[in-house]
Amino acid sequence: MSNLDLSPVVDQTIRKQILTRLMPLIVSGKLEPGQRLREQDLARHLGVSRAPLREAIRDLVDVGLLVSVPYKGVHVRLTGRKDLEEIYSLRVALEQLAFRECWNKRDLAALADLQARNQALSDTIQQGSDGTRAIEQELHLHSWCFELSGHSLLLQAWDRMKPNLHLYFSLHQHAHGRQGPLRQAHDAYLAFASGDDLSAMLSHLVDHMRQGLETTQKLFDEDEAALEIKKVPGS
Amino acid sequence: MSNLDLSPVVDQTIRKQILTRLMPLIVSGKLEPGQRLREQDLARHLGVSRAPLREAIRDLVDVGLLVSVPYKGVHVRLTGRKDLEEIYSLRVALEQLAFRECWNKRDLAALADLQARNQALSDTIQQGSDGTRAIEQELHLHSWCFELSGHSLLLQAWDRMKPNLHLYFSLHQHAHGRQGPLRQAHDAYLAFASGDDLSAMLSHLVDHMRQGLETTQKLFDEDEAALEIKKVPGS
DNA sequence: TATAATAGGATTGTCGACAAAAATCTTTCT
DNA sequence: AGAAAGATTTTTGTCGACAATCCTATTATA
Repeated sequence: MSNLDLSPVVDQTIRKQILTRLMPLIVSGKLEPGQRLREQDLARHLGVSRAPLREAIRDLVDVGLLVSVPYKGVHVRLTGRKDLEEIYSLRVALEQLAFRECWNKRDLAALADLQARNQALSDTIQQGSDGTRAIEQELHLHSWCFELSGHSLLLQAWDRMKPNLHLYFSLHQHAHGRQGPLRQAHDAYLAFASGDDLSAMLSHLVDHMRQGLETTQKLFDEDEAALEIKKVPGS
Repeated sequence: MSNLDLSPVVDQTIRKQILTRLMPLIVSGKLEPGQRLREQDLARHLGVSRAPLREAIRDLVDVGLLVSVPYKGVHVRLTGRKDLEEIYSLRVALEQLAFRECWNKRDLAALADLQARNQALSDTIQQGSDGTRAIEQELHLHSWCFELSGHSLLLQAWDRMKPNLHLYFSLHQHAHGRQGPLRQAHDAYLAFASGDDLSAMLSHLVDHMRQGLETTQKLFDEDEAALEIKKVPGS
């Protein structure tokens, strides 16, 4: 049921086509942080005019994947320990709110859905081939509470945060061996989310996130200079 | 020090000029919720082309003040009890996080700044003339913790929320007499924010917000139909 | 050599026009 | 009268070109 994600025949608008081509390049780390993007070159290279490209770029700037420096150009966001901490602290707050809001809406169908998402994640990890897919499914697992909450503003905030998490996960995956998320890491998450103790779930979230944060932070313990100090290349 | 907000000589880009003209019209309620905006008419009326207008509109859609219905047009966001509850629940979560993050950064200068903001609010309320100004200063008071936190993501989320709060405050102000925020309402807020007990502050926030929420909700207890049911007018 | 003026390049902002898609209105036929 | 087909309008998306702004590198001058 969640496996038939056949890619749509074709995106209608050029702006969305550009988005679906650029987004994976960035969140997967193929365009490395700090990489500068020239509007004209990109437009020529993609065979489109600047108008839809500019709009797509603005979309990416809005979610924070790209940084626009006025009159200098746009570049892929620089990563660093501080950004990571900000993302995680905000993420804890948002996901805690999501669980508060969805707690009483959990019915059998919702719980089955949650378990299915976890199963899909486990399977992908087990077979261990596609790292990007594992990341997507971890994010999809965590999307559960936001979607169930029915809180549109909250879901919107989460959707803005997701691509940034994806980027950090990818960077971590590239740096260290391609261990995706740990298989066991989400068992407790699932148990608490299915259980009856909301405040236990809320405090588990803090631990769960801290663990994820510390794991990802190792990225910066080693090659801090390589990623954080790097300035926007001149050309 | 905070009183010399002399409006800049002139906004450079047309897009920002449009923003600074449209934003007040919306958040003040002069463009009533559901009001439809026609791109061409607006462009002609403002004497600009569609390009910068479209970008300005996108900005307003991003913060949630405008709603864009594909192939039907954009209109001022419809207000309702559910939206209000979403805004407030998210606001509590964000402001709690802000206080957690800024708690240890409060020094004498910061506390003086907080008090100054509260004083400015009180003065404006006392003289009772300019309702919009009182709203702006209440928002400015609450911005304190976000700015002090140094948490850029959090500040960004707050900046997106602010205009929506402004709109609801304005609607409430128009509906009932022009009592702005109550003068006493923020005394406790200030005391807790300056105090030593973080968890006391956090729980006060819940109460403070609930009070604000309930006050504003009265807006919908009376003329629910008038505001919520109203559909986008045909012309 | 150091500083200031200047020329060049890059990027953003803006414009007017056109094409495509969807919705709405009008007409026509049964 | 009701429904289907077509025409009109509105909105959106797209394009190419130009102007304005800012940054940068070069050159000229003291």
